[in-house]
Amino acid sequence: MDRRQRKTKEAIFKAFIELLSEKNVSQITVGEIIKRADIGRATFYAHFETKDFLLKALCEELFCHIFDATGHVENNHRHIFNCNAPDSVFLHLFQHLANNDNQILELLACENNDLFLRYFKTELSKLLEAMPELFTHSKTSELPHSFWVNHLTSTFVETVRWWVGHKREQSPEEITKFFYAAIGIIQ
Amino acid sequence: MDRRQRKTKEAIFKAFIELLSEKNVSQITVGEIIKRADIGRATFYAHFETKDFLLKALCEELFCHIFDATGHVENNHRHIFNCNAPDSVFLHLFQHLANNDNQILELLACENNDLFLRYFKTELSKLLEAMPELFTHSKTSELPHSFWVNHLTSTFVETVRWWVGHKREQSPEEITKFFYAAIGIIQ
DNA sequence: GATAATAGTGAACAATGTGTACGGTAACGT
DNA sequence: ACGTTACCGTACACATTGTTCACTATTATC
Repeated sequence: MDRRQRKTKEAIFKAFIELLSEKNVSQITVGEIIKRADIGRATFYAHFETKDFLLKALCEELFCHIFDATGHVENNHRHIFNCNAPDSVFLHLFQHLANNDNQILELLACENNDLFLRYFKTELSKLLEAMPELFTHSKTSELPHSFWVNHLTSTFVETVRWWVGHKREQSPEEITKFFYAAIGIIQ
Repeated sequence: MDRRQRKTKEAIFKAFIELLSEKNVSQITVGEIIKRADIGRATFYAHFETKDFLLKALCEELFCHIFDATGHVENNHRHIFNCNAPDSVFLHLFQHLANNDNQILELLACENNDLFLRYFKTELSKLLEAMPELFTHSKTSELPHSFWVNHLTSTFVETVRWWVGHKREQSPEEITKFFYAAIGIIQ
């Protein structure tokens, strides 16, 4: 990809992330984004059809690489699926978040976190669906499969929300224990 | 209140609710609302400062009366706090929802349900905080109070989301059991 | 039923934001 | 050095917002 394209794309994302931590999505205008990114109006629209598409692209940028199932290693970072200990996916996720790749913590703590947490939940659901060891618990037989998946994912995402909302005072290990306690599985 | 005011307010709410079940909030314009409500532009702004204030008013209309703690009876409907069996608040809430007061089910099932479920969660939190019997479980001692409250409320709200997302095939009694199973309390 | 207060009408408006078009300029990969 | 590609900036048509105002209709109250 052309270096210029990369640069402007990064500038747009950077400006957008900054604005997202300052105000609500609906209050952010394209004019503000291009001013802060210091690019021309036409350039913005050459990259993103609308503001909504930019938001979608940002979400994909943030989550899809975290949950990328291809399994290849980049930047010394193993993808979730490639971890040696599949049982501690949740711990890995918390550690991953604590590293604050892609300034994701800022976004998860900001006013618009709903948006990102929803995206998070969707991606996480796909991941959990493929983990049979999560469905051996006694509860599982009493409850519909999709209910249990939804409960697991939303409990995890809500744990993340609580964690970042409380300044992440717990270590990834501690918060993982909280999560397991909440869903009633003793790790 | 003047009959005219009541009528236009109802017309605005009705039009807004209709539009909400058709498209996203951000895609709804004031022009559409007044066209469907068949009122003048100035009239709309005489009632609501902006579209966001209308949304807020709608949420309050929907939830505050459900969670109203004043305890008085209106329209043959007992408020949550006034129920004889405080242990089954959750069952009462599901029954309340199933009755579809204020067309709330349509809104909880629509594209914008995030919005209403968040509001729901906020109000429910306040209610649960005041119910000491929910904090006697063994889990509670292991976990921070606010974590447990957040877990309870979000599990309930997510159960509602799952329920309405699956066409409410379960009776209020059944779905209440699911909820208790999820949080690990045997009722 | 007459009256004053209140609410709604509809059109017009400035202000702001959106998305597109275009000729000119600068940076890119090869 | 070359053709290609991306960016610039200005301008534009268009939609939406929120306000104003003179006028009309409805209301509660006497």
